Amino acid sequence: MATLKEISQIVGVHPSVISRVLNDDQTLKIKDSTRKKILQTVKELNYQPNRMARNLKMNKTNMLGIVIPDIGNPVYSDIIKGAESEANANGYSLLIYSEHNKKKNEFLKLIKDNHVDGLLIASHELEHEIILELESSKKPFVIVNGKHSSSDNYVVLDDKAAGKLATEHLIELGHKHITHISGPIYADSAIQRLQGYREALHQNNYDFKSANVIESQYTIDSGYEAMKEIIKNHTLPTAIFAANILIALGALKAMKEHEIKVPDDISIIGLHDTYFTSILSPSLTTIQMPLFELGVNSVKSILQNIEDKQASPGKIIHGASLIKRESTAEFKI
Amino acid sequence: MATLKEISQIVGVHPSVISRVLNDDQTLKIKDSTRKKILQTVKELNYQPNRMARNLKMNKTNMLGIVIPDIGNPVYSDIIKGAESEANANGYSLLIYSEHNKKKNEFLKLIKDNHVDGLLIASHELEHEIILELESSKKPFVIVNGKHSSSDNYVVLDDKAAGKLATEHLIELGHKHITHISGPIYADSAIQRLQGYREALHQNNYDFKSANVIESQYTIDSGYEAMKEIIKNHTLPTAIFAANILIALGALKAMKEHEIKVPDDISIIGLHDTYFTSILSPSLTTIQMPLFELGVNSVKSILQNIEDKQASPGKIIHGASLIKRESTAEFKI
DNA sequence: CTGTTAGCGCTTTCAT
DNA sequence: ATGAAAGCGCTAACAG
Repeated sequence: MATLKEISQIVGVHPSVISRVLNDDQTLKIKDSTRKKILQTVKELNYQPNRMARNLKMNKTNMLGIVIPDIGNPVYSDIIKGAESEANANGYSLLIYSEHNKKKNEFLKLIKDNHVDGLLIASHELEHEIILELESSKKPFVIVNGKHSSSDNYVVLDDKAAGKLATEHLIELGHKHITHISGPIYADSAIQRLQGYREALHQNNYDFKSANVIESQYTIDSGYEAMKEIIKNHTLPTAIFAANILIALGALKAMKEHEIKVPDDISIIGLHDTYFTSILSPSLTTIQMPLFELGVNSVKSILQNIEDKQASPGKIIHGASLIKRESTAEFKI
Repeated sequence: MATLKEISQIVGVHPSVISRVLNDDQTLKIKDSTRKKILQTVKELNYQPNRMARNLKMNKTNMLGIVIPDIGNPVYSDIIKGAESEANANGYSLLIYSEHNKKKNEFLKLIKDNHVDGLLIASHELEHEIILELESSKKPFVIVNGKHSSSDNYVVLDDKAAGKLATEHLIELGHKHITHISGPIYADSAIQRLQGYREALHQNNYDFKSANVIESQYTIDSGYEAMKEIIKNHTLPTAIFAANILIALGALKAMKEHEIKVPDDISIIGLHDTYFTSILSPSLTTIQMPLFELGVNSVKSILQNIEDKQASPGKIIHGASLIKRESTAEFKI
């Protein structure tokens, strides 16, 4: 790989001049002929500035990190796509840090050793001390898809509206007994979705019964267990609102095992739409969330923070929408 | 962030000594008392070596890149998990470069500007000149899940065995008319899988008919179109072998639209197993491939290359296995 | 047992 | 219109 020094020897000009030409230094006055010669040799030698040197000098890596629980989860891949697209558009690359299989909170190293210029954190289990450590690090961070009492740097979806929309859909179909399989209650998104469920019930003069809420993790296995519990312990509801796509899949699996027919015996709506929801049989009615935009906006927030040196306030990305498919149907006696 | 210099001032010793202590320099002779004092202050100040400085000095980033077509594709997320796990185990982090939405061949920049120490390339469309550029860069690379005539640096699955296994399964079930929806024929994996299909037919005294092979891309949409074509133009086969999970999903979608019942009207087996195959209705019979191991071994290859400065020869990761589910059934007249 | 020195490749301020 | 010099934080060879 060619270095500035080598180029400078060929062109017969000082390295610093080349640097200034390449970085479009406006204050630089230079003969058009030398500029041309420089540009030409740069092209000929296929020169690429050494990123490591530049990083050290500028104290900046032009990398953002995103911490996610599991890269296999389609929810995160959509967020990542948005984040990456916005990052790239601004000259940054995105380092994906999947917590799957890693020591807890190890991601802090990304910040401490200057691996990244800023961090998007889409992890559920954020402890208070971690927030403090992040804040003391002086590097920008933003909590994606969740809130935390100790920080105002967040970008979230309108989970409450989504929960309400899902529940209203089931109510409109005439369902009376609607069970919600919620996410883990330590996750803000789960709380908001549950809240939306409650609001929809309330506005339609339904009684809220805590027995109709089963807590689950955002995983297939946990959704499966939750649904089995519902089947075992309760009179079967006529409709299910699953707080997340993986929970919905797990619930479907349990229903299948117990030969419960969807939507004849029970309707189900899932939160988050993904590429295979329309291929399931029956196809799954979902609430589509603007995950890509969530990623985009999270990066926008953090870049603003990096440039202006001040955190932008919490943002909510609106835009939950119902995608009606086969898994929900009118309630018939 | 504390620097070596700061620590050295506190301890009252030269920066380089601290460096040597932290890097476990065996040739270093030092008083236990000073070593202790150093270690203690390092811990107290929560010192982390500055990665950018180290990178520049060592001419090494301890990052590997992996180039994939699309991060949303579950096939790649399994490969990534394996690659990341092996990379982390060796002190490397993995930069995921998803080509989705990027300019073609732009990933070469990762190598040229020293962003990564080596590159795993799991992209289908690798042109000859790109291989040449990669080779001239002198940085290690390995082609993952594909071969290329101009390079021996590859790690692949046993796609031929997988194609054979899938086809044999359908033959054993008594199917006579088995159509293969193949991957793009410029991809080595597609060629191998087709080859396996042919071998299985041949060994069972079936005639191979090229009309029974429909070429497709490794995408849902393309699988969908391929299946529609099969439905429209041909007498319907009794069994389908889809060269990839996404193709299988697309085919299922087309069948659903045309109210073709699986497995009553037609059996289907897909290649690659993923988290939702068992939840589909009917659940999908698949060939499970060792994608995680593919990732692991690709990283092993490249690390060996980085350390020994010489490429390890092409590797095949064996271990395709049949997962029998509901989508394939005995052929009945 | 510890200090000195040089330098990785780049950017930026100041001097000419 | 261009050159010189300093320095980012670290490591490694060599000196004492």
